[in-house]
Amino acid sequence: MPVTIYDVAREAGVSMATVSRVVNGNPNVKPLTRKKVLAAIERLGYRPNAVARGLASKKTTTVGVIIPDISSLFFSELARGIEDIATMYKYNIILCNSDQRLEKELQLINTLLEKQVDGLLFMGAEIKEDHLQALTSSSVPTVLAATRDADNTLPSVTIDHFQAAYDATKELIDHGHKRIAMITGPMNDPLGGLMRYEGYKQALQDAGLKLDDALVTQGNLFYESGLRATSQFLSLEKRPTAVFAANDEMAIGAIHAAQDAGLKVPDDLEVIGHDNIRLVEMVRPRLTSVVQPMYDIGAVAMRLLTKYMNNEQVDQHVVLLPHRIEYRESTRPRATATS
Amino acid sequence: MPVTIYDVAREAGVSMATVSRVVNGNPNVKPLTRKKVLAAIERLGYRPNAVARGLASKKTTTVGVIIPDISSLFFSELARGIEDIATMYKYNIILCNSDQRLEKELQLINTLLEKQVDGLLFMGAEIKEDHLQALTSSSVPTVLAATRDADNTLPSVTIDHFQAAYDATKELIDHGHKRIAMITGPMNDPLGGLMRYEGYKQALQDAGLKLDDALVTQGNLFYESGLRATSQFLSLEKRPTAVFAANDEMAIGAIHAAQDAGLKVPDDLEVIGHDNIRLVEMVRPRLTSVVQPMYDIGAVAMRLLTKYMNNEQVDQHVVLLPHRIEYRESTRPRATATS
DNA sequence: AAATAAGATGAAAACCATAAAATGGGAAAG
DNA sequence: CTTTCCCATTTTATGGTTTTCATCTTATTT
Repeated sequence: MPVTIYDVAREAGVSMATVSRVVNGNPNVKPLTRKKVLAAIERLGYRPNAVARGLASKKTTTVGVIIPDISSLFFSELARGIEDIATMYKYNIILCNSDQRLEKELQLINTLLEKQVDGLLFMGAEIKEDHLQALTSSSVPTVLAATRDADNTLPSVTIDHFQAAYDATKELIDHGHKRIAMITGPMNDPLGGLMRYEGYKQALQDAGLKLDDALVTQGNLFYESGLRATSQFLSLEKRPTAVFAANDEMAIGAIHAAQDAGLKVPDDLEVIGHDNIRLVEMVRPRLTSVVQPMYDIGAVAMRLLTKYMNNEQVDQHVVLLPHRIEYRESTRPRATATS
Repeated sequence: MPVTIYDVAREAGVSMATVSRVVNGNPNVKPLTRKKVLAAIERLGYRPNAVARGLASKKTTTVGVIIPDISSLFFSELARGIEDIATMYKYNIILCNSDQRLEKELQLINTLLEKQVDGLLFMGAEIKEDHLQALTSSSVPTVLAATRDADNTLPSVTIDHFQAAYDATKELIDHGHKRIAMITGPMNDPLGGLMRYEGYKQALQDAGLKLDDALVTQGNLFYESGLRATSQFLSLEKRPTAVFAANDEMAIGAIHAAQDAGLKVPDDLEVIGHDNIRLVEMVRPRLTSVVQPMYDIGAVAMRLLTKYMNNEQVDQHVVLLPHRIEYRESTRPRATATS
C-alpha cells in the first residue's frame, strides 16, 4: 500500500489540505510548516498520485496525439517537436498510431477523451465530418498538425502546400525545363496530395506550359513508388527532364531510377523533393527539397494547444508556417542573373 | 458538466453498480436490464471516465515508454512495434524522449510512476544503479527494450550484439579482407558500442588478424560521423578494404565517403552496416546490413510486459532475438563453395 | 487597544468510478 | 414447507487528491 497524502499529513502533524498546498507550491504556507511537510514527504518517500489528482482537479496534464504512423520519418520528426514543447509545458503525451484509417481514428479520439486528456493533437490526411463531430463531441481543445479541415473549423498548423508546390515547379521551369513530371501523393489527401498537384498545375499554366497527363503519376509516398513512377517516365518516348515528387522518399526513388537507367542527376534529370527530411543529405547527389518544417509544425501546434488548454487568447487559429526550397545537387546551380 | 455513471443509472432506473457491470461487460446482468442501460447510455451519450475508473480499480491501462529519441529511424520503428502490441492488449502509451540523459530518464520514470502507469518500457544505452533503483522504487513491472542491465536484473529484449558484430566481421574476413575498419558506436553504450566492438575484435583475433587501432574510430551513430571516419580511413597510407559500421547511417556515410573519393563500393571498399533500417534500401549500392529486428524487439518487449502486468507466468525474462545478415550490393556476392 | 485585514490552517465535500458486502426473490434440495 | 443456494441488483465503502468554506492566527491600521 503506497504512501498517501494522508500519511504525510499525519507524519507532519498537519492536515491533508496543507500537504496538498505544499506539494502544489501554493505560497500560502508558513515556511516552517512547509519545511515540516517536505521533511515528512522525504521521510516517507511520498509520490503524489496523478490519477487521484486528475479526478479531483479535472486536469490530467496529458494530451492525446493521433498520428498516422510514428515509424515514418516525417511523422516521427513532427512527434518530436510535439513532445519537446509538451515537456516544456509539463504535459505528457499519449501517442496513438491511426494508419489513417477512419474507423481507428474515431475510436482513438474516443479512447483519448475517455482518458480525460486535456487536449488533442490530430494528424492525418483528410478531415471528414465524422472527425469534426467526434472531435467536438467534448469540449477538449483540439489542434490539427500538418493538416487542415476544409472549412478551417479547427485550429491547425501547416504550410501553404499549394504555394510550396508552385514554387518547386516554378524553379524547374526557371531552369528551362519544358517537360516536368510530377509524382503526386495520394489524391485523397487534400493537402499533401491534391494541393501540391494543384500548385504544380498552376505553375505550368502560368508559364504557358501545357499539362501532360503522361507526366503525372500518383505515388504512395514510399521510395518504391518513386522508383517505379520514374522508370516509367523514363521509358516514355518524350521523357521528362525534371521531376517534382510530393515527398522526399519518392524523390530519392526518382534519383535512383534515373541512375539505374544510366542517366546523370541533375544533368539529365533534375529532381526536387518535398519535406526535406533528414534523408535528403544521405543520397548522392543530395536532394533539393521543399522544406516543410516538421519539427516546427509539431512544436507550434503543441504550443497553440497549450494556449487553448490555458484559456489564453489566440489571435490566429489557422497558422501557416513559411516554407522554402533548400538547394542541393539534385538540381543544377540556380541561375544567377547573367546575360 | 459531463454525463456520469450516476446519470445513466437514474435514467435507466437502476443502480450505478449495474451500469458499471454493463459497461464492463460483466455477464451477471439480465438481458432486459442490460438493454435498458445500454439505451440510457446511448440516449445520454455517456462516456466512461477512465481517470475515475483508474482511481477505483488501480489500473490505468496505460504504460510508460521511455525512449531516447523518437525521431530516430531506429527507435521510431521500435516504438511502432510497442504501440501495435499495446493496442492489441488495450493499453495506451505515454511516450517520453529521454535523449539518454540520466537526469531526465530518472525524472521521467518518476513522472510516469506518478501517473500510475501499469507498466514501464525503457530504452536507453547504459543502465546504471540509479536506473535500477528508480525502476524498482515501485512495484510497477518494467521491461528493457533493445538494452540490458549488466546483471540481468530486469527483463529485457535484445539481440546478441557481440555475436552480430562477430558475424559481420567474419563475413568480411571470409571475403578475404585483411584490413577491416570499424566505425563503432559510443563506447559508453555497453551493447551498441562496446559489445559490437568486442565482437569485431574477437572475429579478427579468431582469424589471426591483428587489430590496427588506426582502423577503429568511434562514431556518434550519425551519417556525418560515418562520412568523416571513412574519409579519414581512406587517407591512410594503408587503407582498409572493408568497413563495418555499428549502425546503418554511419555505414551509408562510409559508402558516400568512398564514392566521394572516387572508389567503387563494393569493388574497392566493402561496407556492412548494422540494424537494417529502412534506409538501407535507399542508397546505391544498397547496403548489406546486420538485421536487428527493431519492430519485433518492441513488440516482444511489450508482449512480455503485458505478461507481467497480468501476473502471467514468464519463463524467460531475458529474451535474445535472432539476428542475421541481409546481403545487398555494398558487399560482394557471397563466396559460394568454389574451387 | 480595538478594529480590520490578511495569512495560515483544517474539516468536509466533491470528483466518478469500482469493489465488497448486503439484500431480496426464486428455484432446487431436503 | 423450510433451508440452502444462486442470481440480479442495490447499498455502502473506498480510492487519493483538490477545493471550497469556515476558523483561527497574526499583522496592520487607526
